[in-house]
Amino acid sequence: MSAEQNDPAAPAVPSDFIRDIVAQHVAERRYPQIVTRFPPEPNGYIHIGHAKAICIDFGIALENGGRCNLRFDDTNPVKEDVEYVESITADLQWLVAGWADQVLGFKPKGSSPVAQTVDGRPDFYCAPAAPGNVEIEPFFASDYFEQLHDFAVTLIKKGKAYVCDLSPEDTDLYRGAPDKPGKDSPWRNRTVEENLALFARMRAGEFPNGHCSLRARIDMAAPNVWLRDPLLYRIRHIAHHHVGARWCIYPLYDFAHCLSDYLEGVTHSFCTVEYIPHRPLYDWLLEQLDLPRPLPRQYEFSPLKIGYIIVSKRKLLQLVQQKAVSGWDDPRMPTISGLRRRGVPAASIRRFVIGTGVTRADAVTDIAVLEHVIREDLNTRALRRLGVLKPVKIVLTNLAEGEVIEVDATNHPQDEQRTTRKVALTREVYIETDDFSEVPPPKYFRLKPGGEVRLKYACIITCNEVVKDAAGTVVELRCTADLSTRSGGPNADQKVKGTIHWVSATHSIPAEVRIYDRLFRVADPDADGDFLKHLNPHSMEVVQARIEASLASATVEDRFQFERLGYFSLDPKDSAPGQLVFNRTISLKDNAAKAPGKA
RNA sequence: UGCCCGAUGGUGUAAUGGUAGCACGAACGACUCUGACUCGUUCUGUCUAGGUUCGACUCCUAGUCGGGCAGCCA
Repeated sequence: MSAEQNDPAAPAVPSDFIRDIVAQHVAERRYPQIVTRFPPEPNGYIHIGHAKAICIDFGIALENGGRCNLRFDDTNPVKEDVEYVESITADLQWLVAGWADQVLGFKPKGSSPVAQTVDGRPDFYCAPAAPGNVEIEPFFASDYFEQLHDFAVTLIKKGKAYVCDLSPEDTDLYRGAPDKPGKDSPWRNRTVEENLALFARMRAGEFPNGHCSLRARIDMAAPNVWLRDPLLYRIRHIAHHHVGARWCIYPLYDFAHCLSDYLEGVTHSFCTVEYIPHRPLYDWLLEQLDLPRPLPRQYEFSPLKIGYIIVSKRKLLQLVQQKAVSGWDDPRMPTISGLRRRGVPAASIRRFVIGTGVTRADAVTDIAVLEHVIREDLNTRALRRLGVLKPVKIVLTNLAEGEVIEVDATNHPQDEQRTTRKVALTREVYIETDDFSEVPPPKYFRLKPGGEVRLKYACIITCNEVVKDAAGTVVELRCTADLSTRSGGPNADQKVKGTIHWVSATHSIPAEVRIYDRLFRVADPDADGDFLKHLNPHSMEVVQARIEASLASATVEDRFQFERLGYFSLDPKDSAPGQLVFNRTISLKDNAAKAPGKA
């Protein structure tokens, strides 16, 4: 439906087992509207793994005329920070822009769930912002703390929750093991009145951290350990980044998540397979509370795993803290902000993620698939330009000093209009060091002593002389240019084996170019539990390049292909007018890389 | 070892009781003023054993292998 209209690069609406379930719910009109949510914890930056969840959460909302709330799952103030809520919000908006922004749910700034009556029963609901609302913000689980607290009190009154004085260590002991049943807490049978009083004192701050907790009263012998009287609230004397110092008890994930979903009217709560054991608890909590609206349900899919890439916020944080990278947005990072800074289009990320499908099976996607969609997108969009990364000088001996020959260069080979720009050919030009070989291997198509090659868009040149320094390094090649072979000239069709890129020495500009390679040397850096030792020491190479003068006016939004090299864009942080810094988003595919001619 | 989830080419995914398909990848070839793009050809698969059925990737049973779960993290 509307997905394709807004995003020409988007594939057909995908089909998978989750969408089949939703389609059935729609067919039987189980819910008035399909509502999903994307629930990051603001304790790190979102990465390509989150992009999968985003494509599912937003995609399904979009395909069904629903809504997807951005909700921060901020129930643990010790790990969370506003820096992360801001970066996550910005990265998410960038990722869905032009695709699903119309279903992205925000709420009026400062709002919290309001009381309502449904079928004569009391209820609370946190509504999304209306189109007219100017001051809006994402949803926050922390805005539900009051209602969550009341739900906990209800549970206590029903005898479904109790205050437990076991220490954290003893709680562990009493829980038993997966193959051994747990033991009832000695505090499990306190009276409702006692529990109510104790819980009130917890809230009032009468107890230190860890002194006691609120627990669900389920079954300490359950085979599923998450049903062995899981903790609902813990004491944390610490201020919260979003709601301040109002609370010293904070709900845990299992308690907060299902109820937050309910308060927002979420119908389908998608998460990764690691939460499968939590689902009975998700359902149990919801079912204890006599909630009048249809209950949300949790559905699980397997997380995105990609070869050579690590997606674990904890480990990415380690890379940042150890300065293995320059920050969360280092272009080598698999974070959304890193990919963005590297020049990867949001549509490529979405296309990649959607292409990997949705199943519950453990799977590792080949990084070549990601690289393929990036190249595919960039190939259609990127303007062609000439740039030389590792220059070696050529003197065209038959051209006069100061002579400038303007040649036409096409901006895009597949472009219908065939627009062109002027590029200056002068006596001195630079070519890529790799494009000359003094002792060429077989099937080497490029320049060699006595050989000829075409300077793209210009003419064929012949190498007459190789000038070296004392160390034997080639410092200059002296060549002659056959101007009759100029594009458009009488011998323009003359065939040569190779065509190479080049820039004028006098009519080009300098630029720093950062060439990236994979961050890790091995496909599964975490296999032996020590991912840091597999860092690729050559994941970034910085070169001083010469690029054609027209690039002086490049903007951060522009995408370029430096011909024969790859796709490049300006570094949004470090580039400045007159001090250009380009990132190589990705190289061109190199089918000859394994041939003898290339190394 | 208790509970749960899963298994289709090298990789990811489709086929929902009726021709195992698509994409990536790889190989070869065509084209080429990008060794890119594009195009063509080729390559490799239903974990195992039983059962149900006219017919099984699909349903059943058992096994094998892989993954998840025992934070006052999410």
